[in-house]
Amino acid sequence: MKTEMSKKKLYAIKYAALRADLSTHLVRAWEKRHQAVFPARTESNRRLYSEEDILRLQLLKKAVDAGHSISMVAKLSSGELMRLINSQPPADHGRLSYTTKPDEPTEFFNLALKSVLQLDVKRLEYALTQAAVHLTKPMLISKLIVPLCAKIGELWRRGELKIINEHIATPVIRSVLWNLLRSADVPREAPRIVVATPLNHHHELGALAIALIVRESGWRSLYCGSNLPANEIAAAVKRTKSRAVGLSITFSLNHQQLAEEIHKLRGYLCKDTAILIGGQGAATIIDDVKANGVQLLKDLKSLNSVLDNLLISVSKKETRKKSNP
Amino acid sequence: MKTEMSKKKLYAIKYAALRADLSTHLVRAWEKRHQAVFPARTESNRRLYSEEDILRLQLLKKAVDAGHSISMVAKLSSGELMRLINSQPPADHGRLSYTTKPDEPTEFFNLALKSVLQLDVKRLEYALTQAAVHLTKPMLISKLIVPLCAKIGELWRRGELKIINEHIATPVIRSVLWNLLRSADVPREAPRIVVATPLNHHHELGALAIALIVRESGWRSLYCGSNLPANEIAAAVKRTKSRAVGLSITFSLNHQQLAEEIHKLRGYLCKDTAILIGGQGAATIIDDVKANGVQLLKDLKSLNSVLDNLLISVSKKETRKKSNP
DNA sequence: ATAATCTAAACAAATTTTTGACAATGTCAA
DNA sequence: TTGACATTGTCAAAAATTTGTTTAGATTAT
Repeated sequence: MKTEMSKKKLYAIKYAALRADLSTHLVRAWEKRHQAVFPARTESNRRLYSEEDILRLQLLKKAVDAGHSISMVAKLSSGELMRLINSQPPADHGRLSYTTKPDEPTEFFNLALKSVLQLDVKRLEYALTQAAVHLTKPMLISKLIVPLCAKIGELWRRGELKIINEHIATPVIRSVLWNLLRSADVPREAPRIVVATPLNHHHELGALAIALIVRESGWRSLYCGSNLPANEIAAAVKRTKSRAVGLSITFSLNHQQLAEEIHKLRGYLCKDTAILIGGQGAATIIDDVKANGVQLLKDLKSLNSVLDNLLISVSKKETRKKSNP
Repeated sequence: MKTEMSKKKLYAIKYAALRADLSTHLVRAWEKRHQAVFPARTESNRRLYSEEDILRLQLLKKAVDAGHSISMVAKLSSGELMRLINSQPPADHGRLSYTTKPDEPTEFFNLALKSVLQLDVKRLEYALTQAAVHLTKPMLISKLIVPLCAKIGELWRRGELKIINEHIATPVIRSVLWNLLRSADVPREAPRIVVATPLNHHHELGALAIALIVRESGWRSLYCGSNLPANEIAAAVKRTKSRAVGLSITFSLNHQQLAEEIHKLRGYLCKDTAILIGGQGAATIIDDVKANGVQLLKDLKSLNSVLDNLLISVSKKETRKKSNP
């Protein structure tokens, strides 16, 4: 280590303590009791602090101010200290304002994206779970999950990311969405909708997001997973007496087959049953399908209004039926 | 040897309570009265909270704020807590008989199967999570999950069950397996294995089971999901310096393509890297592939012995390398 | 000489732990 | 409804530990 004959500037303890806003006594105590820093020494045994040492003291001071005890953080590396402090924004005004801090979705987004790039499943899971705790469901979907998936897709198309990254991220995101979906409780008599992905479409996240949003707005969604042929979708609709079908499409490798599936589905279902198609690939659907009694969802937001309209039209029909038996 | 480099950051109760917006008194009370968390201890008996502990406290706080009593939620897993948050008190479950010993896997099996047949997601989830609580992991896999999947497949072939039933069950089972997988903790320096499903194979459950068993026996599994091309699998192996690849195969629609994929994968990987193939469809692999340095897993039990042999052969090689530089 | 630094020890304040108690609230049977 | 009983959050006390500060005496830098 001593190979580096440093021309680095070294400072006395008074200056180091001043920079870190600590007393010299405390700096010495941290060193003696916790080996918090390892300053060099002069021949006469005086401590000499490098710029790195000072940074470390500043980080320790910040961590302690954030509520940590010195014994817990003294042995962390400077990098870990940085992360510790950055991940928990410092409560400058009073330490109890911690609970009232507005959680920035972007913060979760950045952490999550970094974790995906580094194949760090554990950290990705941590970021998403934290976000799920601190954000509302709509915020979580619209500000974190959707942008994250979009960003991953974009990076993949630009070649800055391998398929493996997306494959690592998918189960984690899916798990979070599934947990959220299962946590939403809706009354038994709520209108039902079957959510799935058409034959040969395997990306589930969009469908899960649809199921979640739909459930959030009072519908009872039956999530049927991916790659479901039209006749099975129709069977599920019939079996559960659902009023609508939600499909998610990402990439349409085979436009023709997709069109056929939707056409078949439309044929199986009664005319009242709405077919909603969302997802990134929804816009690429050929016109033939569009005309076929299918509603395209521009985004998840539009889903809500479509659902509302559906409910209205359904209740109108029921009223008509009632008043004219 | 448990050479776990416990690099985990640990925090004092003050900080943990601050993060969860609880008083230190209450945190201690929850632990004493309900075993809500299990913090580590210092030599001087002070509590040490990990990031997971803190997350758990946050979830518990949220659940209590949502109206649940601490005694009801204290023993739930983090996944279950997430589900509980924002949700109303659980509705009527088809209950398991608490009088008989709940260690009977068949009881869980029957309830689960009935739930699948009736498309009752909620009850299926209940049965599986209860089973996950009361059974050991190997028992859960071998006596419940595997038989359940097998039974579903059999009923489907006999036409007594529609694809939709299987599609309803899959996300639930997958979620349970995923939660179990994520809850297992393995040392950082454990040997690694990449688990996935080959190109055009979309059934994840087998792969998840493999990942779970593998992790159970001390390996560090990177779960990469389904439908992964050979070059991406190889990239993951290289990136994580894994010593083995685990693949799960259910139905082989296209034997030729599967053989090609495995052949390509064998080519990408160095000779030392083992390729393990399991799943219901593993037996149908054509001989050409078998000869190609691929290990077939007759059942999940055989997986363990294969893994052990792998470790032995690896350590032998390392010894040889050392003694003969 | 004066100010700064060093080590070591002591001190006071803060924090933590355990035990136990208390009131408010919920539960459940009579 | 009432009353017994359990649950829950809060608090207190006492002992132990941690932490920040202070003191004391010796040494060093300017």
